[in-house]
Amino acid sequence: MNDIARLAGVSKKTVSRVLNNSPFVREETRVKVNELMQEMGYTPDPQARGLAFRRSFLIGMVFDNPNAQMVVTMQEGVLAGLKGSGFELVVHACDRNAPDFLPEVSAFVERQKLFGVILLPPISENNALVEMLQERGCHYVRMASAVIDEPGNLVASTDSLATAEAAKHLAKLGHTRIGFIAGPPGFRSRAERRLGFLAGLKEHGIDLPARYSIDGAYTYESGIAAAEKLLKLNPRPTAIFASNDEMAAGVYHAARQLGLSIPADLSVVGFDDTPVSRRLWPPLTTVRWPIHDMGRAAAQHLLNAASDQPADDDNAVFPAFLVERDSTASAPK
Amino acid sequence: MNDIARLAGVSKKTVSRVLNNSPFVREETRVKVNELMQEMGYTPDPQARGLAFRRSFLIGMVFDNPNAQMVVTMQEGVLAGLKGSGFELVVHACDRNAPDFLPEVSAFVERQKLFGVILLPPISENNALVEMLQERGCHYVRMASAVIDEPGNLVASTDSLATAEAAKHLAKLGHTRIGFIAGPPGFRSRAERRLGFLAGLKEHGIDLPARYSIDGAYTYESGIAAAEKLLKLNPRPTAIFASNDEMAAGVYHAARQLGLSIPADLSVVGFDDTPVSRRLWPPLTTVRWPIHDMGRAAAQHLLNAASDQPADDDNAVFPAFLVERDSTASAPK
DNA sequence: CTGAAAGCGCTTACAG
DNA sequence: CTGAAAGCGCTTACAG
Repeated sequence: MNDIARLAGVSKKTVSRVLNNSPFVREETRVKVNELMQEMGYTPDPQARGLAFRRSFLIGMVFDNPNAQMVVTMQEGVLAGLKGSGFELVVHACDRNAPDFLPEVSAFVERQKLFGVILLPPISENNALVEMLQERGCHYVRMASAVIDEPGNLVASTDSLATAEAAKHLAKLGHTRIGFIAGPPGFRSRAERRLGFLAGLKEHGIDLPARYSIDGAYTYESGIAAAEKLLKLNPRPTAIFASNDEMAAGVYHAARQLGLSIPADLSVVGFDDTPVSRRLWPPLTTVRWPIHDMGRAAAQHLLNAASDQPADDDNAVFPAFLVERDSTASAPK
Repeated sequence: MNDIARLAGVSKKTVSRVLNNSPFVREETRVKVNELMQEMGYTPDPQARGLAFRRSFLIGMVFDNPNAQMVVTMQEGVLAGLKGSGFELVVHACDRNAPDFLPEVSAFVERQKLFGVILLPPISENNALVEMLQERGCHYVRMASAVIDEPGNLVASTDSLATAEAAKHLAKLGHTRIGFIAGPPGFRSRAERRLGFLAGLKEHGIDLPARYSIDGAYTYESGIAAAEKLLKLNPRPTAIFASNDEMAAGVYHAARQLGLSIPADLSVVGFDDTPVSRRLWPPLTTVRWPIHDMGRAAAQHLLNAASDQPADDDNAVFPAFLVERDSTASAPK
């Protein structure tokens, strides 16, 4: 920086002003300094800037999510959004049920003086965490399945609309006895997906009796267990909606054990459109949500905050939608 | 830090010495300072330390790997190993085929003054990258499928031994016409898995004719394409080894299209033991390697370097091994 | 619009 | 075994 200042014939301070887009620099000076920085391949030291600013140029991604594909795709989306910004992404896996969960994350944020954090579900739904971040003056973006915060602090998919679509898809195929495998309590997406599905059924005058609705845990094994219960019912459901793909894979397993053919005997719908949905046989009808784009949007929210730009309200909600493949067909007569 | 120094009645410098485990501190002073730090909940500012040290307390994870589950599990392993060390993990996805791949990673390392980086395959096999890191004085650990560096810079699985085991497993089941789907050129694991498999077959006097060996790309689609070619051969192979699980899933797809039953008509073996291997039907016989432990070991290598401890030679090679499930059975008569 | 001084929180020589 | 001075590379007041 000293070199740049010397060569440009200005003070260190002026170089700093150019770096920080201060309006108090003559256009001529700005251009000259910028050119010199380009030439010399100069990039400011983020640690030194951070020390002076009393905050770092790091973004944290805090997660405790079982869906690996989701986590990686989200990371890649965020990294794409952060590219060239000078901010870097620090990952922080944690255990939301640990007794020191909150103080642990708090210590992380404070020690690294994070500029902001991106919260993945279900941690993103933890209000105590968000309050802690606000107190620390740490920016944040919550990834969620519904609108649970202001647009500037949120990137959400429309889970309930998508599951309503799924319900209507099944109803149109003539299914009336439909099984539902819910997500686990503690995930907002459990409620969103459930409520949307019920609403979609209702439009077609279809009811979901309590015994046709079983709680799962978003795991393969829980999908098997839930499907076994549902397929034991009399009369048996002709279709099952599983609140994620992993559980839908469990439904496939249970159906196969019982000699049921998909989709002839049983239609199945999942949620997430993870790679497994295309590895299953037949390929799974499921709900897709734009994880990569949402990660990029989260990064953009944070960069807006960093440059004091207003929140981009149009970049907060992303539609999820049904992808029809071969696991759904007309209800058996 | 000033507070601590004042309360302890020593200079800032002495506190610093305690922090850095300098031997030149009286035991009594050390204990007193440590107690005070504990009491006050003091943690040194990594940015300030970094600025003075001319390097940061950040570890980079550089990757361009298609296996999301692997990436996340590796991250979690590294984070577990780094926990409490004061080091944080910065993720850096990149495109190994981009023209500015090397300068881009180089700029990242230099700008952040990374203490070290962890390289995931296939990037870990790039020698030009490693030379660049050495020149920069940046510590590194290569994750690999074979011993390609000194133990202190390496965490490797024993891919070739594991595929030899897989080959012998198939041979013992009576298979003699075996198809092989290789990984793509540019991955060291391609050669390791191939050579090990050939060696295993050889032990049983079995040959792999060229037309029974097809190149894949570690993707589902490439697995389908390769399997279609193999299953068209006359005589048809009674078993197929796919160099990863994704391609094995492709083999399932192709077999099903042809009305072949697994394992009655065709035995299948994969590699990676990703979740998909248990979602397939029947569950896939595959090779497991201890990704989480390997991530933790990589972190440990870097922490050893940070505390000037000698490399832990016994913590560099991790055995991969066959997990027998239901996709392999005796060769059809 | 621009600059000289002081400081962010730590560490490295250099003395003692 | 311990301390006073100078510095890491930047920014924030404060002047002009």
